[in-house]
Amino acid sequence: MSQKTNLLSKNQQIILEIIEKAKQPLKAYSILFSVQKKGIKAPPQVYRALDRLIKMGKIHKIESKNAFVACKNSNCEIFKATVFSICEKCEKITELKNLKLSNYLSNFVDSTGMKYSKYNLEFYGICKNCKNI
Amino acid sequence: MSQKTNLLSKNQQIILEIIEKAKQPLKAYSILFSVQKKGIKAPPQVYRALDRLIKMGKIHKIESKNAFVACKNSNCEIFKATVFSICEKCEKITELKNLKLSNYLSNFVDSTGMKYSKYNLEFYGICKNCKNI
DNA sequence: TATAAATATGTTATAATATAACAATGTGTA
DNA sequence: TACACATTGTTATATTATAACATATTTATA
Repeated sequence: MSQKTNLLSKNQQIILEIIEKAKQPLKAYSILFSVQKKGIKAPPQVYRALDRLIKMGKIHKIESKNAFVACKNSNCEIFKATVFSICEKCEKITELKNLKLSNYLSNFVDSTGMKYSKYNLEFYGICKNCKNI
Repeated sequence: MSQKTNLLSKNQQIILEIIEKAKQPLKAYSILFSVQKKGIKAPPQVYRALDRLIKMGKIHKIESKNAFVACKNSNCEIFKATVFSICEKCEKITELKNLKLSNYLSNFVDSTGMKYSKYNLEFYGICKNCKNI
């Protein structure tokens, strides 16, 4: 199974599946724990799969949480440009897809004229659910 | 010295000074190394000072780099809302201050109606300098 | 000024996150 | 086949961060 065919390798499949099933972003070592029964025993195996899944746009890393989440966009074309909503109370994390915001950020040019091919935005607040408690 | 007077404690002063002098964001353990001659010997001393400096808005953490940088805004009122430019070639990191962008993000409301009190945006690209090489 | 509360410090140990380095195996294709 | 290359398995270790507890300092106020 090569990168060129765009298919996933065995470890990549196993790890992607676990991340997709999870309702919340997963930490690398919690993934490691879950996949030990499937023969993946050591951190490098997990981190290598994570790195490749990120490069393919299948998953994203929530930098401020060191956690990994599946990309909800079927085609995963926006893996270079992510926006997350993080509830500071319940820790619920959601990937936001707001076209206007994405366009705004993708087209942003700073005062030096520098443009950006990639960005990661992490928003913090209290979600609707938590507000109503 | 209390928090209320807005003065910094000894360790906080030492660590802020080093971060302010640096031309690049510093890692916690490189800060630790630099301050060992001043009697700060253990990680918790550094991390505690960093945490408090962040809460005061004196410094920010670049989440994707695990590095700390001084806030360039004299009054440090925007510590809850940061935007960084990261050059993927030379790794130069700059805090951006674009009022339009800040306002846009501060006032952003997502599709659930959730508003955000805080955000961190990290932009990646190739800086002007690196582009001209 | 005595004293309680809060803040800050020092210290040891350890947890959590991530990578280096190298050997072995599998896969695609010339 | 045989080569290049991606993937895997494995051990060890590097890097980043916190827990837990004892002590000291500062501050407010009784």
